[in-house]
Amino acid sequence: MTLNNTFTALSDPTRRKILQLLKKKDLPVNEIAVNFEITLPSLSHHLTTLKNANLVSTQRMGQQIIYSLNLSVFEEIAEELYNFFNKNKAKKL
Amino acid sequence: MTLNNTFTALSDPTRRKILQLLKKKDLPVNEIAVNFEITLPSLSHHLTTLKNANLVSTQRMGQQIIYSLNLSVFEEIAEELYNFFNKNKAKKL
DNA sequence: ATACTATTTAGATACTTGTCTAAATATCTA
DNA sequence: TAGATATTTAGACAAGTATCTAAATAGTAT
Repeated sequence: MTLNNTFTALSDPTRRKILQLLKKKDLPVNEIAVNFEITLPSLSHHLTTLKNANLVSTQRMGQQIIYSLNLSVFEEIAEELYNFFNKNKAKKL
Repeated sequence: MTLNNTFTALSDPTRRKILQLLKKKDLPVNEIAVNFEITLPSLSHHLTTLKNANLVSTQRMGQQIIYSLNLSVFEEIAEELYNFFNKNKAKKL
């Protein structure tokens, strides 16, 4: 299920920080890395999680792989979440 | 961090299904339970997670404990999420 | 081709989470 | 008070996740 991947991806502080960085501009892995104290393989693992959740996309530029936010997907998620909770107002028991 | 709890709570399908049920109406634990195949202690554990994330609240009615959605919190979250991704539009590298 | 830079994959380990059974707590009713 | 119902807590275990080091892959440059 897609929502699973999305929320799981968002439930980790490291990954949310990555997203915040990418919000400002697209970045290659090594520039993302300077913001964290974890190893490159660990970072790579988080990036894969974000990619599987379709929250980021990649593009090779020579030796580097540039990560960027999938903004359209985020809009969908926010909307989905909004609808999830605001359609069919809750009735008291 | 509060966002952690929120996304962690939302990242499990059982918990999302609980929220969907509570969206229709407030329910005691035993009525929530009939919708799942897990034991009561497991369900209770999920309910605690949702409560810690401030997504639901409880109220005792005799022997039963009635769970209900915290709708206002959901609106906040949806808004927060929307802002998280739509303020400061991403710039290309 | 060889060396160098950038990133990912593989395999191991520690931590976290979801589930269970058994026991405890709280309320109601006879 | 004793018994029944509703829910949570405690403790154990299996499965999932984050992290690491070492090795592999991909591209660039000499």
